[in-house]
Parts: sequence; C-alpha cells; structure tokens
Amino acid sequence: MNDAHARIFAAIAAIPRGRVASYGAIAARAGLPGRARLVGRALGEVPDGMELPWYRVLRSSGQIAFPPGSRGFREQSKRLKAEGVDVRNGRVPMSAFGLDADLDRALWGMPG
DNA sequence: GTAATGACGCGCC
DNA sequence: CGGCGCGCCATTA
Repeated sequence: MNDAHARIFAAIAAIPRGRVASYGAIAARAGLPGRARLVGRALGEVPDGMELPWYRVLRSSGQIAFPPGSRGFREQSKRLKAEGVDVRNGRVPMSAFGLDADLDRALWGMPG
C-alpha cells in the first residue's frame, strides 16, 4: 500500500452505484494520467475485507478485463448486472453507463 | 544490468 | 471489427 494505491482506491470508491469507469479514467482521477496499468496492478492488491466497487472498473472499450469465462469475469458481470448495469457478451455500453467528462465533473466535483 | 509480463490505452491500418 | 505497434510502469525472472 502506498500513496498512489490509496488515491486509486479513493477514485474507485467514488464511482456511483450503477455506473462504471475505465482504468484510464480512474488513473486520471487519481492524479496519475497515463498510468492505467497501475490501476490494474493496484486492484490486484486490494486488501481482503476492504470494501471497494472494483467491479465498476472496465477497459476503455467497456470490456471486462478478466479473461472470458474466468472466475473474476463471472463475478464482475454478476455484480454489475445485480446493480442494473447492462452487461452483454462481457461488455458494457460505456455510452450509457460510463462516466463521461460532464457527468464526471458533476458527480466527482472536479473541474474539467 | 536486460527481458518478460500484466485487471491498460490509443493511433493506424 | 480485428490485428499491430508503441507507450506506460512495478514486479519478477
């Protein structure tokens, strides 16, 4: 655990229920533009017991990052569907559920 | 030290 | 829509 991870977790925790965000967007919100991979790394080190909506983080394409059919893949799609997110073929329509620039600013209170 | 490996992203073709 | 290449960076071998 370090400062970068802490900010990444904070950014993920800020994703509203029923919505999703990309790794790149999380990295940017954490003050780490271009470090999308670091977000993926941080998610692999989330402490057990820590409450974090990790399943709301997707690739910029809306695709679930886990290999199709894997444990994480099924778990993520299950949780997303459970809160009303449309998951089809391992992918979520970002245009409908993703946080675009305006919504981002409105929900996360940061200037564009 | 170099090389490979990811819960990634973007531009190009 | 699919494939490639390159950038990114912490870890691991």
